[in-house]
Amino acid sequence: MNARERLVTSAQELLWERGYGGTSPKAVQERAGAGQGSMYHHFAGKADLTAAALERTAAAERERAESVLGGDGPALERIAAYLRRERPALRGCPIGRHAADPDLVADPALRAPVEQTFAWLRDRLAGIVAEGQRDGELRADVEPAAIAAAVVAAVQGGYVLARAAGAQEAFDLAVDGAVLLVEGLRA
Amino acid sequence: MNARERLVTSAQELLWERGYGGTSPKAVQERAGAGQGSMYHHFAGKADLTAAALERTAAAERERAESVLGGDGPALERIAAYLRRERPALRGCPIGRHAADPDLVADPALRAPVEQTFAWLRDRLAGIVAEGQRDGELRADVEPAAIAAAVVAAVQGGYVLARAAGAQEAFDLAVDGAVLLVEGLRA
DNA sequence: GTCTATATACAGATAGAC
DNA sequence: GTCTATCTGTATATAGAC
Repeated sequence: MNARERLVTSAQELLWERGYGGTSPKAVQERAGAGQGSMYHHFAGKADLTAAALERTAAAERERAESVLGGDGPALERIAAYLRRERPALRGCPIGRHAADPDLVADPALRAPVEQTFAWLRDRLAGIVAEGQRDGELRADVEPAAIAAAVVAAVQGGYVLARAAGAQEAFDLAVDGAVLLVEGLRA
Repeated sequence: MNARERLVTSAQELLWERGYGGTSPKAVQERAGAGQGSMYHHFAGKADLTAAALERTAAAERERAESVLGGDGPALERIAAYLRRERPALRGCPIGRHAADPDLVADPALRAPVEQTFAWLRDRLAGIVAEGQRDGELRADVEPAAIAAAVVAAVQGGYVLARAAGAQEAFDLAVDGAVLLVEGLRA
């Protein structure tokens, strides 16, 4: 792997662990085994490198979600599978964690991958809910977009609860609750 | 208000806006109109001041939650009132936002107020669900602790979605979805 | 493409005068 | 209790040699 690739990969790891504000160019360089000059040759600066790393992480997350949402089973089963996907909650969400950083959120180029990931995910889930309604599997009197947002929020909030509690169990419990609630949508 | 109080208040504001890692002692001092010497006279350092500020914010948040949860109406109504309480979502949750900070979470004295706020909230909501089950208002076949965790998570995740989207509406939609889902618990 | 040297600013604190 | 001075380390670059 060349220096540029190693820099992006290292940035992805550090951004997940420490966030944007907590990740210094120097730390990225050290983990990548690249010098200052190398980094500033390949990227205009910290924000530019971060944008590249975030875009890659966002693409990977969409792919992981699609692998669980893309089946052809009943809607409820696919939504539950999304909720129950294994997640190391104490590490936080590699995308969602960045919503807390004011500098990242203030920079359109850095917020874009985060925004788009959730936009895609909410839309994807809303489509599955609507499908379940058309098939007569789910109650037709609820707004798919609202259910989708609540499901994604339950997962993101589960990360918050787990890190606050210092325990994976808090995440698992929130997901259990979300699954119970979503099952109440059965027609 | 004396210097000590002004320092705590300023720290509360900055911690909400910028988080722990993003808040410098100097910035707190400037907002408080206090000098370095004053701050280090009243507090051992940044972590100590932060602990005092977080405890005060946590107490205020519990009080705000209790004012909406403490009624004597039906369980569903109180839970919906908690979900629907007005929140400036783009500012983030003054307590929950700190779950994303690795340094804060790693320091037991700093994590404690965050952990305890959510522990209290989850317990309070679980009690309300259990009450609704005893009264025959809610389905008895769901675990109250799981429902409570999912409700709190929906709110915390709503903040994430709103900040990611740069729009309050994302929060409101997640809350709408959560209310719809919780209404499915009616016996 | 990568290296080393250099630069400005800020973080987070300590010391001692008043 | 508060002030000013001072200190060490880090963040985030730029400059120019190789």
